[in-house]
Amino acid sequence: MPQMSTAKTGKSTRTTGRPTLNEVARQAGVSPITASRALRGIPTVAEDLVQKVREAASKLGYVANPAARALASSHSQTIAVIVPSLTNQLFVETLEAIHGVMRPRGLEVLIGNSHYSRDEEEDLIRNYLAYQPRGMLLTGFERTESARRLLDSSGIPCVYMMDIDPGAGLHCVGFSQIQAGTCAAEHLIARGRRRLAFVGAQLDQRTLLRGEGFRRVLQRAGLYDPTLEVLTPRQSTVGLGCELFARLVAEHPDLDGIFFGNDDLAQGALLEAMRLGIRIPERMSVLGFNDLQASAFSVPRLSSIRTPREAIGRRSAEMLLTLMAGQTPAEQVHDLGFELMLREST
Amino acid sequence: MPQMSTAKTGKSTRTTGRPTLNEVARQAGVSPITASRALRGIPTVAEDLVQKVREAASKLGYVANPAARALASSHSQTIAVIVPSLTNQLFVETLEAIHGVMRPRGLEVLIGNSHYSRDEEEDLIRNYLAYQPRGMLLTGFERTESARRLLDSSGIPCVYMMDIDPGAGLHCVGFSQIQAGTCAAEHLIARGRRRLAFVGAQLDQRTLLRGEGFRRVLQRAGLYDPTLEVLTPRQSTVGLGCELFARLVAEHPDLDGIFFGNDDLAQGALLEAMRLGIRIPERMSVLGFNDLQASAFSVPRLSSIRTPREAIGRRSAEMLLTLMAGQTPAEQVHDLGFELMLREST
DNA sequence: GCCTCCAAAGACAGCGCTATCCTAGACAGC
DNA sequence: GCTGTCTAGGATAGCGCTGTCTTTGGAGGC
Repeated sequence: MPQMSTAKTGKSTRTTGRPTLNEVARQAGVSPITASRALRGIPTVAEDLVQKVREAASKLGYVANPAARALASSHSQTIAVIVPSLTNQLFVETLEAIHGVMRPRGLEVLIGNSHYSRDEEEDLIRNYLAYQPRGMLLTGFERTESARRLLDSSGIPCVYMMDIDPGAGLHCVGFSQIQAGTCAAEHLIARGRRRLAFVGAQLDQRTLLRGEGFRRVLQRAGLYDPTLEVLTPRQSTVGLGCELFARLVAEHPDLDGIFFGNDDLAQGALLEAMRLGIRIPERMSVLGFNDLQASAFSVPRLSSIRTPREAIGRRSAEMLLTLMAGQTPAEQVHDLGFELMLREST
Repeated sequence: MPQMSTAKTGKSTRTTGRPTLNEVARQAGVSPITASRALRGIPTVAEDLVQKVREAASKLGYVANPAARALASSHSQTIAVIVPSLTNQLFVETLEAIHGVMRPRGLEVLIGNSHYSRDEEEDLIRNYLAYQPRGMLLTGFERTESARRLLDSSGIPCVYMMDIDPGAGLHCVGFSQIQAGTCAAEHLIARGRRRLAFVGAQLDQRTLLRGEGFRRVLQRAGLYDPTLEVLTPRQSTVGLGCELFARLVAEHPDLDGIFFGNDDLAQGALLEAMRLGIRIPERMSVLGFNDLQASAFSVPRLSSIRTPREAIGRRSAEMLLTLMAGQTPAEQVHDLGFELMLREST
C-alpha cells in the first residue's frame, strides 16, 4: 500500500494533474480530436460543438500542453528573437513591438541576447532551433558560417532586422546604416564643421557601417583624419561617452564636431562638455544616433538620427508572419529610413 | 506515386528530419535508454559507454527535442521570470544575472514583461505554467488572487524578487522598500532640508512602499505635507522628470528637497533645473533611486540609493535552484540591503 | 559449487497532443 | 433507387523522449 501513488490501481501515474484534452472532450461529449480541432479554430467543426468544447475547456481551466502539441505537430507556437543587447534601449523597444504583433496571435516569443558575440549567437541559434520555432528574427547580417548553415538547413523562416542589404537575398527590415553615417557627416559639414570625429563603441557591424558611411563623405570632402576615428569594444554607456569626449578634446583641441554611434555616448559627451566648460554647439557640434528617449531633454538638447526601431520590430514581425503562412511578402527588403532630429547640439 | 512523401513506403512520415536519440543510440551501439541516461549524466552508465554516446551525439549533431523531453518527464528545462518592465534598466541587469546562473545549467529562461499590470501578470503566469517550468521568479508580492492560486496549486517553486516580507512565508530576495524610503527621508532631513517632496511614477507597489517609508519619517518629524507627494501612473522617464520638476518648483517655491522614485526622473529634474537656473544642491537637494549607470555622470552628479539588482538576480536564481533540487535554502528571506551613494546633488 | 545480492543495461509503456486515414450520413444527379 | 461526391466527425497511430519495471551477469558469501 504505501508505495502506491494513485489510490485505485496501485500503478503509479505520470500524469501532471492538469486537465487534458481528453477530459475536455468527455465533458463536451465529443471525441478528443474534435475538441482539438474546435479549440484550434479548424473550420470543419460545427458551430454548436465548438461552443460546447469552449465551455468545457474554460470550465475545467484547460490550457493546452505546448510540449505535447509541439511533439505531435513537430513545431512549436514559438518564435525566437535574437538581439545583441538589452542594455541598449533600442532593442527593448523593438522587442516590445514584436511582442505586440506576436502575442495576440498566441505565439510565444523567446528572447535571446547575443551580447554582440557571434559565437554566443550561434549557440543561441542552435539551442532555439531545437525548440522548432515557427520563425526567427535576427539582428543584422553578421554571423558565423555555421550559424548561417544551421539556419539554412532548418528551413525555418527568418527575417533580419536593423540593416538592409538588397543583394543578400534575405528578408530584411531596417534602414541603410551606411546612409545614416553619410547623413550624419553631411549634416555636420553643412553646419560648417571641418574637424570631424566619429566615436563608436561595442564594435558591432552596424556601428562600423555607419562609421564607414561617415568616413566616405569626409574623404570625398577632403576632411578625413583617421586619428579622429575612435572605436572601442567597450559597452556603449553615458560614462564611456564622458571619458571619450574628454580624451578627444584634450588630444584634438581643434575638433569642432563629433558623431557618436549611440545616443548614450553623446549624452555623456554633453555632460562632460558642461563640466569642462566647452560650449555646445558654439565651439563644437555633437550629433547622436538612435534618438533615445532622454536625448530630447539633455542640455543642450541633443541632435540625433532617429531610428524607427518600433516600426522595425512591428514590420519584421509582420513579414515573418507572412513567411510563416507560406506566402511571399510584398517586398523582400523593407527600408524604413531614418530621420535627422535637429535640436540644439548641432 | 505523386502523393507519396517518402520514397520507400508510400506512407507519409511526420518526423522532423533532425537526428533522434534512437539514431544516436544505434550509432553508439547501445539502447536508446542508455543513450538518454548517458547524455543526461545519470551515473549508472559505464564511463566508456558515456563516451561512445557523446561521440555519436556530436557526430550526428544531436540536440535533444525539448518538447519530447518535457512531455515524457512532465517538466521542461525552463524557468520563467516575470518582470514589470524592460524599459527600466534595473530589470535588464537583474535578468542578465539570472541568465548567468541558469544558462550554464542548461536551463532556458522565459522572460515575461507584465508592464506593471496585475492582469497581464496573471495571463503570463497562466501561460507559462502550461510550459511546466521547473521554477518561477516573480517580482514583488502584489498580484491577483487568482494568480496566487494558480501558483499555489501548481506546486512549482517560486522566488520573489526585489522586496522582502518576513511575514509572508514566501521565499524572497531583495531589500526593504520601506526602509529605503526611510533612509531617503532621513538623509534629506540630515542635510537640513525641511520642505520635502516625493515623486513616484508607474505607481508600482514598491514605489508606493518607498513613498510610505518616506512619509512616515516626515510625519514623525512634523514635516509631512501631502501636497508635496506626486504620484502618477505614467511611465518613469527623463522627460517626465523634467515635467514634474518644473511643475513642482512652480507650485511650491519653498521646496528644498525631492526624493525621486527612480533615477531617470531625478536625471530629468537635474536637467530641467539647469534650464530653469535652479542651483542644485544649493537651493534644493535631489535624491534619486536605484543608482542607474548614468547617474554618476549627471551635472551635478546625482546622489542616489543604489539597489543590488545584479545580486538580487543572482541570489534569487540560486535560491530557486536550491528549491528546485528539493532542498531548503539557508534562509527564506534574503535581505541584500541598499546603499546610499552620496554625490553632489544633495 | 550454489545461492544471494547488486549494479548496469534494456524492454516496455505512455506523456498529451495532432496528422492522417477512415466512416457514416447527406445530398445531388442520372 | 442507385451511384458518386462531399463533409463532419471519429479511430488510429505515432511525435521523441523518459519513468518504471525487468533482466542480465558477475561478485561475494557460505
